[in-house]
Amino acid sequence: MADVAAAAGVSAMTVSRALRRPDTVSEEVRARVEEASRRLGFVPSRVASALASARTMTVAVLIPSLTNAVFIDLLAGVQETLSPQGYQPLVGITGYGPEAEERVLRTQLAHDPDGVILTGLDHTPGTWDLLRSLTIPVIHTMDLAAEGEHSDCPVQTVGFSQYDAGYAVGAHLAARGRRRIGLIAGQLDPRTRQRCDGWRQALRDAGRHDPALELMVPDATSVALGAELLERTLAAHPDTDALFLCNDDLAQGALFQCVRLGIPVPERLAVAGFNDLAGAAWTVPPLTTVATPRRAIGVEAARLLIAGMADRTPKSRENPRRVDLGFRLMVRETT
Amino acid sequence: MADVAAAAGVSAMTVSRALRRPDTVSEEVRARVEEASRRLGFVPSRVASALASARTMTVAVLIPSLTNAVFIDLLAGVQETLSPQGYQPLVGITGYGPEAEERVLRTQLAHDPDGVILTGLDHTPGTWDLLRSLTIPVIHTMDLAAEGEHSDCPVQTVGFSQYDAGYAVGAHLAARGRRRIGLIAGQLDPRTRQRCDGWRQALRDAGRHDPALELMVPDATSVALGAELLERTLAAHPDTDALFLCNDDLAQGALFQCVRLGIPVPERLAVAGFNDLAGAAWTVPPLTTVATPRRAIGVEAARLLIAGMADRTPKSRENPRRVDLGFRLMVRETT
DNA sequence: GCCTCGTTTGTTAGCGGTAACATGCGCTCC
DNA sequence: GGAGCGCATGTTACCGCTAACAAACGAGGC
Repeated sequence: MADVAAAAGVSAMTVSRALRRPDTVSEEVRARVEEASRRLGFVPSRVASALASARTMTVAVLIPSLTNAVFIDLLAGVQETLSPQGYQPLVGITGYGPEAEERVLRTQLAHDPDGVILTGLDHTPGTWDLLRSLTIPVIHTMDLAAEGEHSDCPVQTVGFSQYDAGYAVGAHLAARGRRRIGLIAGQLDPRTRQRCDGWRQALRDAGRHDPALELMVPDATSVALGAELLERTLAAHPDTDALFLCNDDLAQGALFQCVRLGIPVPERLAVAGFNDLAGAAWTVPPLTTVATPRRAIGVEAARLLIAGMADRTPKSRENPRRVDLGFRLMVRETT
Repeated sequence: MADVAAAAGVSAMTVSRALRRPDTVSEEVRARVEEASRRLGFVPSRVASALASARTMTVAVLIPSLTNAVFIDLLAGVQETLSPQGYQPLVGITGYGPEAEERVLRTQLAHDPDGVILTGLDHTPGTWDLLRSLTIPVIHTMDLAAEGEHSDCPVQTVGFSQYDAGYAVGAHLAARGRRRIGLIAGQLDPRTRQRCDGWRQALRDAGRHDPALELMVPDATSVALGAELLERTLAAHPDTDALFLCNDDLAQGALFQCVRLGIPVPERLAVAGFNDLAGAAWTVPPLTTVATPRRAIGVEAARLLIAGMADRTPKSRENPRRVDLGFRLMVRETT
């Protein structure tokens, strides 16, 4: 920067100003500095800038996994919103564990991010303490804070009601006249559980809930697992005539397995998934599922964060927002 | 740090040493510093550390897209290898464009990463200039540098031969006795083109190449596109009896469409994909495809990078490595 | 003509660590 | 008994930039 300053015949401070806030210097100086800067190939060090200005222009983004398309879409929304504003996402992977999340968050915080985006609301007490002590904005995604919940620590959430979405699927299957409606769930994180809770309540409201038809396993979900659990369910309860699989991977696996076993879908068995992943509309038959606004959640979370990072007075803390982006039941041919 | 130093009765420098390289201080001092550090909740600022030591402990990772599972797997491999070593990946998205890549690389470099991982070898001259001027290690992935290529700028590559992989598919289809073998490709990045080149050569070697059966479109690939392009191909050339789709998304779409149209696979039409994505083994019938070591490439690239970042003498520059991790043709039932 | 004010540029003093060198101390060894 | 050495710790001077304040200058008001 000193070299550029000398070349442009100004002080280092003026170079800094000319490049960061061109409107604060005279047009002539700005031009000279830009020319010199370009000629010398000057790239200001963000590290030094961060140390001096206490703004790193980075944002910690914690997601459970890279192999689940849901969080990738979330990340993509965050990324595409932050990047144009000059913010660099710092991606951290928590592996669905609150303890790991706390560890990852701590290492991320050492990088002094200007904001934090988290997945879900299921944090350790240590994480809550940490968040409470932060002076930077924090957004929780993919879920909504219940009214009054976390009153000790105001939270901003951007997401949708997993419970309501699960309820919608249950109600839909019941409305289709199905009587033996089963559930298959894996990867039992809090959001999956809420979906199952919603589904269960819908069936209770319809007077058709049978706990025996619930198959919940802790394993990571996959197409293969969906195929396997379908077989287990049908072996144990051959009269099952509808199934909610808590995500599309499982649903696709189940669907493939139905084709293999010669089980007509939806005639003999209705199948519903969750998330509306890329291929869901193209399976044979096309899969009924719930479209979730994952990318939009990422975009909105990043927007709110940018707003919060812009004004240094953290008023957002007193005025926690709760942005419900909803969901859509995509009724296709499997039900 | 000054507070911790005072609390532990030592100098700031000793605190720094006690926390970063515990073996360089006495056992007793180390214990005192750790206790004080924990009690005060001290988290060393990586930003300040970076400025003083000229090591940011970050790595720029540039991939074309977040919505293609191939690069997510690559990223996952990189992430899981870098994280335990204390390195933080800085993810940049290039959107498959060399110009965008150069822009993204420039902004990433402002963060002073200690290393760079790039996708492919298709860079702008400006990017090559930039890379040549860097003193940090750089790894190119997903492709292999040809012998003698880029002799002006030694490159380290970790990947596999896209050409050979394409050749293997072509040879396989020919060996199955197919005579009218078509090609469907989208997202025409250099790696896709190489696969197509390999496939084409295989068919020429078998004496069965017909350029009319090649359908190459620039659009981003998707399941929907695969279905659409299958119809177009069959409409134009109803006698097609085998198809290579340049990735699994397209192949799955084509496969679904075959089921819909009542075209028996593989009896009437053989279908081969590329990448062996998660669901490929579970489609009906299971998809023949090429398993590519994407995650392993990420892991190996990160390993090489860590080695290069560890010794400050950039000897690796003189001794460029070319790590071929190969591929596997997964022959399943669609061929 | 002098004072005030706004605009542009410069000066100073850090931001929070760490590299490099200096110091002090206990030991071994001749 | 003193030179010489190795280890543990301290001191100094930055790393490259920017906040905050100071200064210089021209324009307008009375």
